[in-house]
Amino acid sequence: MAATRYIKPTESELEILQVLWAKGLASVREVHEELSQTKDVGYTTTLKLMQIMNEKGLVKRDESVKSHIYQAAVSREKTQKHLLGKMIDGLFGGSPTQLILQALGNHKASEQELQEIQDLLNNLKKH
Amino acid sequence: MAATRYIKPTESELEILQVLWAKGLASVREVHEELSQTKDVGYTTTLKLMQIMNEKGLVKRDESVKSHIYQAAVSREKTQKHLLGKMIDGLFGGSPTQLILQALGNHKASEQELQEIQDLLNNLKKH
DNA sequence: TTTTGTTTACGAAAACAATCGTATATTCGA
DNA sequence: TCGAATATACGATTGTTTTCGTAAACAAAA
Repeated sequence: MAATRYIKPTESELEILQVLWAKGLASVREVHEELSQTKDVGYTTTLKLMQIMNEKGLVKRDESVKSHIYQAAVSREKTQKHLLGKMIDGLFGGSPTQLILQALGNHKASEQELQEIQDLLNNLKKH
Repeated sequence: MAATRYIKPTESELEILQVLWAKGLASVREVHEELSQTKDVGYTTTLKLMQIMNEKGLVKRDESVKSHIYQAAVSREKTQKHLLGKMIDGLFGGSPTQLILQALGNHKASEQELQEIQDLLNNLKKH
């Protein structure tokens, strides 16, 4: 049984996944409303994209109701992991540390966030 | 005076930039040799790509010598910063911490690397 | 039931990315 | 000098992503 191979979402597909990850379930209309906030794009464009994503297996939909209800079929975590790995290899010479240093250096983090990172760090150091 | 707007390198262009960042100066031939290690692609493809990158301003070249010598015209750091920011916004809900936790969690880091991260963390905490 | 609005399906154009073939120029030995 | 090897330029093809127009199906209101 072949493991369903990873499908890399395109940039537009990622935007749609974002919305679905946040909402859980959503119609094309809802997703489109959300995207319209930040992007100027037609309704049928969003629809078509979501149909394609359905074919690719990036989303699932419930067709039993009129006005199909969509949800993400790939998890946020898996997707993050894949794309992060790709970026580490492609842009940070394979060194996650470089990426972390860059991310830490360029963005302000709150006390609490720093603590979270510290906790994880302590945990890793125990070995 | 308009700030020269950021141009996002495509995936293939990024591969070429990687080589140029590592080598500093290089001819098409040299870049192509390097790419051939991991990728099956024709010489003229690499050439064409580098010509396009020159037009876009991603690389510069010295045409005074035959066998033009190229170098990156965008810095590794700036590029990392841009693409990292894009990924944080697009995939980690705007939270660099989430990205860091994910990166730390998924990849093994050496003692020394952990220490580097710790150092930076200490530094940030001082404020 | 007709009209009006909303939905899905679908084809095709437009935009972008990647690839390569071929022509032409240049360099360097034989 | 001539030919082989190597360079650049450039058009054209191919593939992928994004976009949208239009038609058909459906639902709800008039």
